[in-house]
Parts: sequence; structure tokens; C-alpha cells
Amino acid sequence: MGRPPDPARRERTLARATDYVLAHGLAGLSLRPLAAALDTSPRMLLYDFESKQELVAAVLAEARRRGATRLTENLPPKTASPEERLRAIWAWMSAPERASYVRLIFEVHADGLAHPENYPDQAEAITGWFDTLGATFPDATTGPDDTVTPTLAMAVMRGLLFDLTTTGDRRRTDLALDRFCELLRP
Amino acid sequence: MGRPPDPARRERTLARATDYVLAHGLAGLSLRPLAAALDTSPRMLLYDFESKQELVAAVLAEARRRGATRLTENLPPKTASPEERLRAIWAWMSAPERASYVRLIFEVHADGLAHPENYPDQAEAITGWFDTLGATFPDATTGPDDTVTPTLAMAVMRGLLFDLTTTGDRRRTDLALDRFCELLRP
DNA sequence: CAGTATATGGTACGACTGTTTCAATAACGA
DNA sequence: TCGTTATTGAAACAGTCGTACCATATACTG
Repeated sequence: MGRPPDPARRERTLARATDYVLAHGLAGLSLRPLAAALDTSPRMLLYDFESKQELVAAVLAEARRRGATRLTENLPPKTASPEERLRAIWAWMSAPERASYVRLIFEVHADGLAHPENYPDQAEAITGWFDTLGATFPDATTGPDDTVTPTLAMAVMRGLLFDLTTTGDRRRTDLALDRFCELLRP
Repeated sequence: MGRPPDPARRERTLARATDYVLAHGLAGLSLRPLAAALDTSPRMLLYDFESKQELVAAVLAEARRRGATRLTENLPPKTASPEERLRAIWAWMSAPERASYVRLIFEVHADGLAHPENYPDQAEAITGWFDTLGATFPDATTGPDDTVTPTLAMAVMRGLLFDLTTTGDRRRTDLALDRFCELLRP
């Protein structure tokens, strides 16, 4: 009885909305232009997502999901040395195809700092990409509970990404990672 | 003849507006609340700054100016070793009093990535704080034109600041800097 | 066909935005 | 006091925002 629901529609919209946010950023996001770009209406966006806040939350979750799966697919094998894995992760994160994701991470991080109330746990969720990465090389440590070396390695990655995204100087940032790998060798 | 201009007013407003932006962030900034907090009116803000864009530009320039002078004041002596200066800069940048500045830097960086058109040169100007820091230890290099080690050191700083501002884990980030200093020793 | 639940379009509301317009006030020199 | 210039308030303008309301269309069951 009654017209059957179409749950696929929400998913389709979510996917395209995520593309849109990755392309245009979160900052000036508003329903009407978004809906226009997605061949739908603000009415339907709220019908599927209840409110803009929940839509954004869903988009961030989706972006995070994508990043996670994309990463595990292109992960270097467990057998590789820590240095090889470090280089692989840098290559993966700094690739131009990842620029949108990186941009979104920085945006959520910055907005979360100024307005933590908007990110009950999503800020951590997005920023958690980095943690996910950190977990991929639990070695390269000096001992069993050495959380310091992974922290440092992730900081190098984040910092170089910051540099690369602002200056675009790939050669210099690549060389800086090389230098870090050198330092890391015993 | 005629009433004399009062250029001090603009400066006073700029100073207080900068405080406000440092406290509340750039994201949701709008003239009416800002004016209310500054005991003035949106009318006067535009009278002094022509437009919101130029006001924001002026605020960013002022913030940068403050950061630069604050830094040179607390700079470690030239005679100190690179490691000592590195530690001093980290202590300075990661101090709680600098949290607002750091937050603003990340915010401008993120917004500049998504909307470069809004930052003809100001993005560089703000982000340039880091470059200023980098210039303070031109040694710790392996040679005369080694730009790589400063790049790496700045990346460590940026990355650890990112970590510290999100997780608040000062102990772990401090230890990570210690570890980096160890690695840096020959 | 009627009944029913889902999916839409259209529209309007109230609140906000940056900015402008018009008028009034304030401080000076002559 | 008058002219002149700087300063300020109040209000309005044109636009956008998220969202709610109401009607209609669509797709199914019986």
C-alpha cells in the first residue's frame, strides 16, 4: 500500500553532494546552489537530510568513508619497510587527485578550532584520516609503546601537506620527506 | 577650515576588530555583531574601511604585524644553537597565548585553498608567519643552499601545531619535538 | 476504480547579509 | 555666526540564507 520508498535517491544525492563539497569547499555552501548543481531542489535536500547540518555531517562521513577505502586499496604491503610505507603514504596523500580531500581536511580542522560546537565528533572523524594513516605504520618506533615516532611522522606529513598546498613546490617538499627518511635511518 | 580628521579612530577600531577576529574567527564574521562588540556601527566600519573585504584585509595585516613583532621580541639569541632556537620557536608558537593566532593562520590557509581569489597576496602574508620563522634558523643545514632542512623543520612545527590544536595532547607533541631534535643531532 | 503512502514543486516567511541613501550633528577657521 | 569638512545615526535596499507550509504528482495495493 502506498508508493514504495526510494532509499537509493538519498545515496545518489549524497554521493553527488560529496563531490560538490570536495570541489567547492564547505565554507560558502548553501542549499540552493548545491541543489541546482545536483539537478534537485532544496526541498528534496531537506526531505532526505532533515537539515543542512545533518546533510553536512552526512557529506563529511561519506568523504571520510571514501578516503579510508581509497587508502586501504593503495596501501603498501605489510612486508615493506617503514620507510617504504612512509614514502608510499606521502605519495598517496600528496597526489593531485587527493588535493580536494586534503583541502577539506584542513577546512574542517580550521572551522572546528573556531567553532567546536558544530562538530560533536565529526571534526575528529575527518581529522582522523591522519590517525588512520598513523596506524598503518605502528613500527618505526623505538619500543612497544612508542607513540612519539608515529606522531612525529604524521606531523611531518601534515606539515609538508600544508606547505605543498600553499606553495605548490613539490620538489622542495618531496626533498624534505627524503631528508626525514634519511634522519629516520639508524 | 572644517572639522579636523581623526585618523586615530580607524587605528583604534582596527586594533579592537583584530582582537575580535582573533577571538571569534573569520568564518562567520559579519559587520553588525562586530560593530556591536566594538561599540560602533556598521556605518562607521564602512566609513573607515570602505568595504568588508578591505576591513578583513586590514585585520589580517594587523594580525600579521602583531605576530611578527611579538616573535622578534622573544627570539632566542643568534648565538644559540639551531636546536635551542628550534625549541624556543616551538615553545613560543605552541604557547596557549598564541592559540588564537595559530587558529587564524589555519583558517586563512584553509579558506585560501578553497577560495584563492579572495586572497590576492594576504594568504601568503598570513601563512608567511611560518616563513618568517623559517628564516630565523638558516643554519642546521647541510650546505649553503640547503632549503630542505628548514622546510622539514617548519613542517614538523606546522604538523605538531595541527596535532596539538586538535588533540590538545601537549605531552605527546612536546615529546615528538624532542624526538625530532634527537634525529637532527649528527 | 478508490485508497494510501512517498515524492515533488512552488512559494513565502523571517532573519540575516553588505551596502547605500539621507539627514543630522560636531568641530573647526574666519 | 557662518561656511566647511568630518563624523555619525537611522533606515532602507536588494539580496541570500535555512526552512516550513500547502498543494500536487507519482506509484503502488486492494
